[in-house]
Amino acid sequence: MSSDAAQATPKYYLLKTEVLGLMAGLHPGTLIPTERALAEKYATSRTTVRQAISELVAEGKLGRIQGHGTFVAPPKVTHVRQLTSFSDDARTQGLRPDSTLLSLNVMGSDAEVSAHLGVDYGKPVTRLERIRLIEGEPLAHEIAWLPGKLPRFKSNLAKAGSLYAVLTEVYGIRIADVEDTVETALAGPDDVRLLGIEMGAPLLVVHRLARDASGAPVEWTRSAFRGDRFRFVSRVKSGI
Amino acid sequence: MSSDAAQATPKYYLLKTEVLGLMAGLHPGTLIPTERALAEKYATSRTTVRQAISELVAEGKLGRIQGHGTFVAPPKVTHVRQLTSFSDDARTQGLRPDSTLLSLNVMGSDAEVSAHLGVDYGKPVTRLERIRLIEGEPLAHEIAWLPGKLPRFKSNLAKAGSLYAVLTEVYGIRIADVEDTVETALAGPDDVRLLGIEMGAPLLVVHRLARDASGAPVEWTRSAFRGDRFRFVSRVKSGI
DNA sequence: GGTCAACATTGGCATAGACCAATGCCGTTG
DNA sequence: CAACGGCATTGGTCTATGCCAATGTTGACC
Repeated sequence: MSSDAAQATPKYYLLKTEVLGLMAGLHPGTLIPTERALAEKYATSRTTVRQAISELVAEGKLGRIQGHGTFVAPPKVTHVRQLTSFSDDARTQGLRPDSTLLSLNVMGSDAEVSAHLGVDYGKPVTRLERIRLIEGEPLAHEIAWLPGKLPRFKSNLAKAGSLYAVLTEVYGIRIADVEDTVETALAGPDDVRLLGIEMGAPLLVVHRLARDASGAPVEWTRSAFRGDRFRFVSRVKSGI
Repeated sequence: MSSDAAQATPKYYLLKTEVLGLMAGLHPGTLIPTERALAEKYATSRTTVRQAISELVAEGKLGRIQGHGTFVAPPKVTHVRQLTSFSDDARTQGLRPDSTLLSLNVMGSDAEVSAHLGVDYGKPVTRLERIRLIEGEPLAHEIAWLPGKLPRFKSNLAKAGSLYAVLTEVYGIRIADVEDTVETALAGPDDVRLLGIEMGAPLLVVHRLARDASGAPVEWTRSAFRGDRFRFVSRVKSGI
């Protein structure tokens, strides 16, 4: 109420957060309050409530049935599939890829990063945040976490450009195993700011965990690609 | 209750089609009429116009700038990437995959299919339309086109289950090269009906072109996966 | 006991209008 | 001429409200 920044975020987005709070701990299938009830509770209109709920439905967090109600959605199914790299092969199409460094620092790992990198909670990890561009247009927001601290990482990265090139050539870290997760999400305020898209735009969110030959995690990355401008094309030679 | 299907399509969806018509032939960047103008022209409210336009924006067909206007968006960028198969590896996770046959017939190829399969326009192609399910839940709508006509295809497919298994084991067609395109889209009436999702829900749309060792197209497929329930996970062992 | 019609409830669609925020134009002003 | 300030235009958010469509329950009726 007091902060002016609150005015920056639309009401329906704040309401989204409120509803997410309501959902915490509820089992899938549990009905949440009706749209009319939420409108009254949060002193807003049903239209605004519907805008908030619609996005949560689009994200797969809620479901709704006309005449019945709105309920907590079951968790996503996971589909396994083989694929390989993610590096800058835009060049093979004659496109000009680039990246902007937003931040690069060493920090204490949070719970999520710890879990993925197999690092103790609070121990140092390197955090690399970049914007990926193609033909000068921002197409993806990427945050990579690496275990520990790499000496002279910033200058080495600036020289080589490619993260994988630096890891291999300078630090002798070879990636032997990669696991990608691809799913859709909707753009929030950060994505809007960094990618120049609009609230609620669909995103392709890719989480990548890379390991070395010993199976030790080397990198964990979260990439958000603009769904409206992006298209993956992949080729492979082999059976089935 | 046979068919009053007339007013089944909502007004904002019809308006979407209208606006798409307006856009035809316009260069990227060209401004379309303002929301207020469209509301008047089509005798509707600005709210309805905004719902239609918002979906077109989410699909990447339009862009808009506050204080300036709404314009035709530039075409999507394409990113090349390597990956492999798409077949039923859900089992590796202990999930139960299944598919429902919606239709299977031989028809004259349309322009789009001709282009991809390298078949003359109007020549016979086999069209296979299925719903993919995991754990009994519909997750994807898939239409596959194969060049020509395959004898006893229906019964062979029923026996084997897997399309690739039939092609290989019965017809001796081996797939040597595959090209996938992944992008986001929003659910339209067909997707809503077949997948039980709601209008405007985000989808992962995959187009696949498979070739044999000689480079001849063997299969062209369009798959629409529910973005709210689906997640790809891929593993691979190898460099970068 | 089973059937069916009526009704209340809930989400789905649409209207009309208000005010805010960003943009761009234009005229005034220094 | 350049810089600034107003102002109209356009999209962004929100309100208040109405009716439709699907669902589920209740209760009369056979």
